[in-house]
Amino acid sequence: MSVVMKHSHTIGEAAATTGVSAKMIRHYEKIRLIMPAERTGAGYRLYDPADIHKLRFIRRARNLGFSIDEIKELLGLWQDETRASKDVRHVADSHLVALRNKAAEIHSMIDALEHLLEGCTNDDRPDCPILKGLASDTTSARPKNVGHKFGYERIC
Amino acid sequence: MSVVMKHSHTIGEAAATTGVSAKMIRHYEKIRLIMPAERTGAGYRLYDPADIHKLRFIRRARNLGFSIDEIKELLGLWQDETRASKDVRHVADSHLVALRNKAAEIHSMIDALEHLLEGCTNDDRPDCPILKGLASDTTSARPKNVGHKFGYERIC
DNA sequence: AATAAGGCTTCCTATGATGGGAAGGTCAAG
DNA sequence: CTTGACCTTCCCATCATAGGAAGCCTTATT
Repeated sequence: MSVVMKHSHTIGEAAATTGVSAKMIRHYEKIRLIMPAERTGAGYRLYDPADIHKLRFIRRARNLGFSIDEIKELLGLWQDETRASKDVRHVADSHLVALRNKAAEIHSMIDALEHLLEGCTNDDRPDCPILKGLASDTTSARPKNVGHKFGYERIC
Repeated sequence: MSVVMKHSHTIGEAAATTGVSAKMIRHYEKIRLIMPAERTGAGYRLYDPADIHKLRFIRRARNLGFSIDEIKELLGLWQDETRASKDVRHVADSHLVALRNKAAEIHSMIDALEHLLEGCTNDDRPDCPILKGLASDTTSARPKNVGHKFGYERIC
C-alpha cells in the first residue's frame, strides 16, 4: 500500500480514505449514484481525487441520514453540466433549508442531553425538565409506575 | 407530584403529533425500543406525554441517521431508573461527542453548498471551476482547516 | 340502531442500504 | 512459481420502513 500512484486509487484505498466500504462503492456505481469508475487493463476500478471527494461527500451525507436520492440531487448540483444556474440555486436552496432543519434538530438533541446532564443526574430527581421543555403538551402528569417490568414509565 | 394521567392519546393521535407512523410505533414496541403501551380495557394503546416526547425524540434521531441501537442507548439515559450517575454521564458524553460531530458535518455541508452558490452560479456557464481545482487533494496540503476539522471538505 | 372511522392482530410482500461470503482473476514480492 | 493481498462478479442475509388484506372490535356521529 502506501503511496498512491500519481492520481488514482484502487477501490480499497478509496474505501480506506473515504470511509465508504469497497462494497458500497461498487454498489453506488451499480445504482448509478456515481459514474462507473475507470478501469485498469485488468478491470480494477480506479478513483481519482475528484472521485474521492465525492465519496467523502456521500459518506457525510449518508451519515446525516440523507437518502440516496437526496444525495443524488446534491451531487447533481456539481455534476450536472446542463443545469442552469437558476436551477442550481433553487435546488441548493431547498437543500440548505433541509440542512438547517437537521442542524436545528441536532442542536435540539444536544440541548436535551446537556440538560439531562445538568439537571437530571443527581439521583433523587424524579422529575425531568426535558419533558417539559421539549414536549409541547399541556400536562406534566405522569403515569403510574406500578406494574410493568422495568419502570420504563419514567423518562427521567 | 401531580399524578393521574388522562392526557393520553390513541396511537393515531400519537402518530399525528410525533411524525412516527402508527405502524412504526407498533414496530418499535415489538422490537422493544419502547416498552409496551398502556391499554384501554378494549386493548387500545394509550400514549401519555412522556411517550409522545420519546417518540419525537426517536423520530428526530432516526431522521439524523442514528441506528435503533443508538437510540435505544440514548433513550436509556432517561429510562434507566438505576442510573448510576457516572455511567449516565459517560454514555451521555460519548453521545454528545457523536452529536457534535454530526453538527460539524452538517455545517460543513452547509458551507459547501453556500460556497457553491457563491462561486459557481452567476451565469449559465455549465462547468464548475472548483471541481477542477480539486485535482489535487488527499495527500497534498489543503488550505489550512480554517475553522475546524471539516472545513476543507468541499467538492466544488 | 346503524354507520363510518379507526384501532386491534397477524401475515405477506417489497424496497433500500448495507454487509457477508463464495469462486475465481491479478499483481508484486520472495 | 508460489503466496498473499487485493481485485472481480454474483448470490444471499439483515434491518428499517412501508404497504396491504383479512377479520374483528370500539368509539363517535348521525
